[in-house]
Amino acid sequence: MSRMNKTKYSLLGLLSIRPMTGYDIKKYVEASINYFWNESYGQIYPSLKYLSSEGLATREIERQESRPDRKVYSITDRGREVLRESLTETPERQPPRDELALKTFFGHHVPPVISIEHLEEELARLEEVGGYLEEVERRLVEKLAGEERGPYVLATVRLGKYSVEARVKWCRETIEMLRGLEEAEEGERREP
Amino acid sequence: MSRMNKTKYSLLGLLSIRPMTGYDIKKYVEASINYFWNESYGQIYPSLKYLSSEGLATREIERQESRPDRKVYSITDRGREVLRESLTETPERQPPRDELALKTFFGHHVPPVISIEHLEEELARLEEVGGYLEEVERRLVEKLAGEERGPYVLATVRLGKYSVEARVKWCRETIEMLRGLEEAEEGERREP
DNA sequence: CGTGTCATGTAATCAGTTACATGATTCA
DNA sequence: TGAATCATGTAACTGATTACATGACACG
Repeated sequence: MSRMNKTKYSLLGLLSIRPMTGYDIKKYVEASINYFWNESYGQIYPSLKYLSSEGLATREIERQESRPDRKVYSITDRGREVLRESLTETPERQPPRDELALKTFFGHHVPPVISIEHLEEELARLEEVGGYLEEVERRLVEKLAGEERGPYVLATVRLGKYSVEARVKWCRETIEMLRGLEEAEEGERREP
Repeated sequence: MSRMNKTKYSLLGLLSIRPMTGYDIKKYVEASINYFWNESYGQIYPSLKYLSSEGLATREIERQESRPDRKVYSITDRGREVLRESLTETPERQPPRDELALKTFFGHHVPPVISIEHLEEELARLEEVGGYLEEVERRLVEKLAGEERGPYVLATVRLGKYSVEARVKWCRETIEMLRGLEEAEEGERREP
């Protein structure tokens, strides 16, 4: 297993918060950083195995009856070192692939109402993300008061908020614009 | 070749603008929609072959001396139909993987200056994108006046602008914040 | 004389998701 | 009784990038 680019570092980061099992990690990601990061089990479990084989994490097995043993991974000093190194390297951009934008770009091939529907679905999704962000923030402000990771974590929450705001603004505005087009088209149909 | 999900539809969309070769498509993407979409040759050429084999595009070969023949693809009526169908389907989100956000999130493991550097590089990149967006807009406003695709294309440009603005704001603000942390740390070192 | 543009394509590799396999326990 | 939670993991697949192969011509 020599693959694994970003996952490796993200897992080291997550284990730097506290020792976790693969299952814990997945939950943590979903509860806290899902608005800018994601990991799947198919990625997590092999990567954890790799980390412990390389001495970047240790594994402790907690016996359990009637359910699989918990395999708790902890970051090692060497792991922390590798994490710091990786944090120093310039982050790479993932190549953009925004399907909503693409479908909007080619929206003139279908009636405006189609694009409006996509935008309204996006708006609903963004509201959810907004709520999730609020919750994350509330939970973390208390928890991180005084901790040195506090400002960093709250910064990313702000990034989430700004991104959501920008997109919400765009969706609203574009829906407006498309409604205008729709009316114009109807007008043409009535009196051509 | 049965793979190809989004690429297929994006190519149909691009061919709906005008007949193009694989090379043209790549250039077009880079010049016009690169801020929200990308395609690589390794994806384009096999996909074009697939589209013509399925009757969604036709291919005409333009003989050329001293360089490979141009293979110009045009969308067919069936292709337009498939495109319209695909535009009707709800767009999917690509799972988020924002490395800059991740490195900011774990930034407390390294001196603030490291995160500041990442943010400043991002700021430089965003400025470039901003300039590119301006240029795209200027070029398109003239070209699309009166065309029905005009409003749709300009809408996506606006999305680009808003996204860039939001991120710029965040970068600036976060750099500020980190400079504050830096000073505080220096202060502690002087008088502990 | 070297870099960029035009122009095609394939093979190797990779990062990552999804589906599958297993199974007890708790809660509505 | 059926869904959700806890808990591990692998195999198959897929979407996509990158490197490689080829080569003439124009421009500075």
